[in-house]
Amino acid sequence: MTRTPRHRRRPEARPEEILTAALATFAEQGFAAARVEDIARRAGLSKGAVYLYFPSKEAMLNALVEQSAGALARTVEQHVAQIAAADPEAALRGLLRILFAAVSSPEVSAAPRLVLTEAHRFPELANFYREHVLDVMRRAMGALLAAAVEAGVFRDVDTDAFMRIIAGPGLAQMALTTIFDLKPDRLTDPGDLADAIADILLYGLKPRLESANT
Amino acid sequence: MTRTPRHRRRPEARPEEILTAALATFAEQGFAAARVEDIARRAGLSKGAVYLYFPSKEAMLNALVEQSAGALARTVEQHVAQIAAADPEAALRGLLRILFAAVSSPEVSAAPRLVLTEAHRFPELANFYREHVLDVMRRAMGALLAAAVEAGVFRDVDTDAFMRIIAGPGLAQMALTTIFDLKPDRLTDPGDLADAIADILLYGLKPRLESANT
Amino acid sequence: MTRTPRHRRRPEARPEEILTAALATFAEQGFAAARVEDIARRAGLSKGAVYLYFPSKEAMLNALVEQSAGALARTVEQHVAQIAAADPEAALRGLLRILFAAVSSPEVSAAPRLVLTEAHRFPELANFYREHVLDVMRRAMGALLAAAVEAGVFRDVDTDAFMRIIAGPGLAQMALTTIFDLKPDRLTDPGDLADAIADILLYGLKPRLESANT
Amino acid sequence: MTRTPRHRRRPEARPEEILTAALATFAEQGFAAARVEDIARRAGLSKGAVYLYFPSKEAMLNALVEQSAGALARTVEQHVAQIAAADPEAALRGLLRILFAAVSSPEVSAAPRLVLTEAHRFPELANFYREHVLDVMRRAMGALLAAAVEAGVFRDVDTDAFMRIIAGPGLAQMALTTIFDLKPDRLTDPGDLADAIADILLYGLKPRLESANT
DNA sequence: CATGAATGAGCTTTCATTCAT
DNA sequence: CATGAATGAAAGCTCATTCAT
Repeated sequence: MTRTPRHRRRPEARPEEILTAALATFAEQGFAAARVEDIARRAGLSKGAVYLYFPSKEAMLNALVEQSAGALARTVEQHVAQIAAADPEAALRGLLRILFAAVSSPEVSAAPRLVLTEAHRFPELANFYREHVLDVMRRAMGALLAAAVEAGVFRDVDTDAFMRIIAGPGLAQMALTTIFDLKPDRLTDPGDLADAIADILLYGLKPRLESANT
Repeated sequence: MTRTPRHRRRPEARPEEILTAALATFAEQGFAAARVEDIARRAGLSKGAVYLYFPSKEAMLNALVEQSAGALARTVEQHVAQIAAADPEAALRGLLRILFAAVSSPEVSAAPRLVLTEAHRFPELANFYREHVLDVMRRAMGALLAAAVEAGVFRDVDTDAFMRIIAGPGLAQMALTTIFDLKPDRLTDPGDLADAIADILLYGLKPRLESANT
Repeated sequence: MTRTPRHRRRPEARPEEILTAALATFAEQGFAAARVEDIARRAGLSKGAVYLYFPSKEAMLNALVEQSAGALARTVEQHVAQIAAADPEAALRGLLRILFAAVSSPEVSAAPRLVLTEAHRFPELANFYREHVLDVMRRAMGALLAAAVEAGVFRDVDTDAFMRIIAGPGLAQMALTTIFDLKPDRLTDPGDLADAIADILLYGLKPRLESANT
Repeated sequence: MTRTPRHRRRPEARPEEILTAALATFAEQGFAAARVEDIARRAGLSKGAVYLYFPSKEAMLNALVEQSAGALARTVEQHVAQIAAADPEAALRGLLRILFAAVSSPEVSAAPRLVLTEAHRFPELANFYREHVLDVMRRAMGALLAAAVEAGVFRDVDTDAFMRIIAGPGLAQMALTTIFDLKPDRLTDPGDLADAIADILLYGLKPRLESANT
């Protein structure tokens, strides 16, 4: 069952299979260097068959991103919607854990990485991603901050600074891990790393006189 | 006669001119999609002339990175060496300002962006960059943190978390600016944005009872 | 519809067709000057199609030689094995006739000529040919001479001199015919020329007192 | 003095030096694969300087052949003219020795080999060589045979067969030595090999009843 | 005379895309 | 639907030839 059978059981699933193969290939080789034949082979198809489902290599890239784009953004959105108001601090910790978990999973992070790598050359891709992912996340983070400030739990910091300081560490982790194969010394578990960062974010680097250190 | 003459008087600057053109072209098109002829024309040369100076397209990429790699890392290194011990807080603020300034200058950030984009397919490039840039920066940041902790100015946080939370926002800013053309709403000046982030980093999101900033 | 269709029905003969075209093209232009596109067109294909069957131009050269190499050598080998012992004189005459027939047929001699022309730059080709053709022929000629000497029919001459005086006239004929378009005045039939040479070889230039031939 | 000095002593000798370098390079690489720059370097000149003396690469080939062509043919011609009438047998032996000596000297045989290799693609070259070398040799050999027959020393064999059986062994020796690096087992000295072949030629392979063996 | 940087045509090879089967 | 042979437009790279110095 794990072995790709000669006659696939669900021919309707073909497009998805192709996109999965395309994502893997693009992630490995980059869009320009990826060969359609490799994608086809990985999907268990002939080169020509791919063109029955997608009119061009670029169409695969678009479909790919459109398909995988929403997932992470929606998770973040829901997470924030659920607990931001009740417990902003927990929401922030959870958000960071979600981001680090995503970033540490090659499958989940493949599509975002691809967008980061290729969007510059495909403006429509950039637009799509900005609209369907970045804006969603921005709204979610903005809502989290607003709720927290409203509740007096967070200081009233700049929204853009807030977003960058939340999303940035995950990006750094992704780059270091994926591209340079550099893993953290001690906090090898993504969750732990996310917690350590959340702690710095919440309490700051400078020691507090009162008490609180995680 | 102002028109580019057919044969220029042997400017020893040729290799640099070519690398500048190559960086611009690679940054725009990506390495795989960039055409040597485009690089040549941008450098005011014919296709073949480029090969008088570099044996292959990949050699240009390598030379490019080797040339531009050190600059930012050295700046960071010197900055930290100079004031980390005396005033860790100022050192951190300065570090963030340096990173944001670099990231906001397309020329300065072009090479690092290229590495982030292409290093995955060129392991030697990744190795070089890790050794000559990342390791330098890691050491500098590690030294900054150690000095600050030693002086009792910073809490004793995890080094990897510290590095990711320092470098990450710059990465986020770079991605948002370069790829998605998303600028901050209010803090349009990179320095201001760096300051706002430094403030969050130093004092944390949660309000302090003792004094209270912002 | 008689016009070459765009896509032929997969003839498994493609590689052979390509090699035939390659041989003709290499023979005309030399390996270095031959263009893959010319080979392709001669085989009724597009440039790219050739690369579906051979990974490079040099691979065609190798395949070509490996394919055509054995034929002549095997013919010689069998011929000698069959009649050398029984009638060495007839064997020698036959051998010369075989060589001159081969040399006089442009199709048959094309591959050997190619080897003579190109082997110097492709040591592997030279090795292959020496092993699969020259050594076979050397053994056959050596056996012929040994059998004839043993039987008292030939004088005990040096083997290397024997081989060179047997194979040489064919080479001369090939060079004169192929390169300089010089045909014999009288003995225009290769068989007759071979016979005349065999006669000199067997009976020598100096007249014999005993019987006298010619 | 053997070291190429910076300023050459006889600038009038340039063309010859270039042709020497060209011959060596063509012999090694073949005409098509030889690079003008390599020729220039070997002649101790810059690439451009070569074009002060020869208008094109092909012109070098022609000049080369025109220059070196005559030598061997003239030697043969003179040799035959001198002793063919007096002692045809000695003339034949000497002729073979001359041919084998030439063939065994890489410098002397380089030009003829080049012609054999390239003349097919340069009809003018073939014409020149046929006229200035082959025809001269043919005439010389024809004269030798005619004189010998006239004197009753040689049988009246066919001229074309005669020429091929004389010139052929040298060709064979050249091919085996130069291309396939195959040396004779016993008769490693070219003169000895020539003698052995002359012996076969003169007295034939079949033993004579009367006497005479060499 | 001599240099060597520069040109640009031309070559091998690759690969997205098409289409007869 | 699926195949895979075939196409042909590039692209990287080479090198004979030119020409400003």
